[in-house]
Amino acid sequence: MSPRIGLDRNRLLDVAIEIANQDGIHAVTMATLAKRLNIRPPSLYNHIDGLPALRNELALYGLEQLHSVMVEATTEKEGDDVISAISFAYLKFTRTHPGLYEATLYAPDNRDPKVEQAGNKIVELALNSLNHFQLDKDDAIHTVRGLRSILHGFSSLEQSGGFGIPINSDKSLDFIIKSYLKGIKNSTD
Amino acid sequence: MSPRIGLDRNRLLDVAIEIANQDGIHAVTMATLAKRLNIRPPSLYNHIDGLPALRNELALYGLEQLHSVMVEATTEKEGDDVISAISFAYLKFTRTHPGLYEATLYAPDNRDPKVEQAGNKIVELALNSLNHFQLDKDDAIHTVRGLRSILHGFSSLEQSGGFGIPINSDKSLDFIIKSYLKGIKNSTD
DNA sequence: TATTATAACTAATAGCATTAGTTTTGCAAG
DNA sequence: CTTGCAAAACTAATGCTATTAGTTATAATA
Repeated sequence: MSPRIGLDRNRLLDVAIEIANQDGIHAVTMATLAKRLNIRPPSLYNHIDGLPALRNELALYGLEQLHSVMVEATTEKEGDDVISAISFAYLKFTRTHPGLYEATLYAPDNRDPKVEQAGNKIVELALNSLNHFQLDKDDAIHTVRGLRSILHGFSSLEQSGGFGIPINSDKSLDFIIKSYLKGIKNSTD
Repeated sequence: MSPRIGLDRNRLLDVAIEIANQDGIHAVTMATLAKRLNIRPPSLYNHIDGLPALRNELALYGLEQLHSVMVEATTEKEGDDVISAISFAYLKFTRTHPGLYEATLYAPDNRDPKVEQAGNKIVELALNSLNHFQLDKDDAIHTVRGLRSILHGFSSLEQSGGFGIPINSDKSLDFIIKSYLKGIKNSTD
């Protein structure tokens, strides 16, 4: 085992993430990556099994990072605050790592078990954040689908410039989450 | 003026839409389009100004179609029913025209005035559907951002298979929209 | 110091979008 | 009916992409 492998592979991923965050996931190609690393494109195949595999790695890494920041955000929070906290952690992640977030969306193979599991962990975290609502199973599924829709939809729209008007985005998300949670409480008693 | 131009251009777009809906927007290439039309790729340039222009046309057409079905859905509806109606029209559109919907998302140039205007018409329709809530200006913006997030997020997640479990999607969207609207009413009185 | 695994390289293939330049075709006017 | 012209097809060529095969350099280890 050579210690060079891991180091170079990490560096490769780091640079790929850098490109993604700067210029978008579509700018991550074997050509641009090789150029930034000052090597020839074929040399990349010593470290990664082609472009789809690279994009899969980015998706996986992105999902793990996203989960991580969401978990961190929940510390010392309770009740609805947990939900607000993970929501803003999610939004912050998509803002500070736009390319990595993009990578999680256009995952080349959704049926990759690792990617699927990483996604499931995020869904479970969201589900757990709803515990204090004491929802029955179906309502919990509906509710978490809504929460996921809001977070993903809001982030995507913001990132693609869909919210043209310069009205504070954070206030919007806060308003939306709080309204949604009020409605859930109201719907289910 | 030869009548051939318009006909062929429409056919070209129809076939491109067909490919998009069958195999995804990424499968729409000059090569695959030419093959389906039984012509050589360069011949396409007599009708369309390259692949980015083609994708732009698809985005524009998709947004117009989406707006159209949303408007149709509002007839003979009032109050919250208008919002439910446009929501389900939106969802239905993304299900029956998945590739065209994809095209509206990955629009190559968001700053194209036509695409921007088509998008704005949809936002305005959504805004109008919220009239009976009598929201002040900022709350209306927040609310419509939430509605858009829900619709886009929900559709995207459903389309990418994000809702793994076989629990009725329509019920989920109904639950989410109704809860959200209840919360809005509750938030703003 | 010699071996060997590792990771770089060059060369080549195939597919893509696109441009330039040429030929075909079909409608419309004489 | 034919002739001319515009439209739309074509071939050929360019340069980009990912990828594979085969070769050389290198650096850690034995």
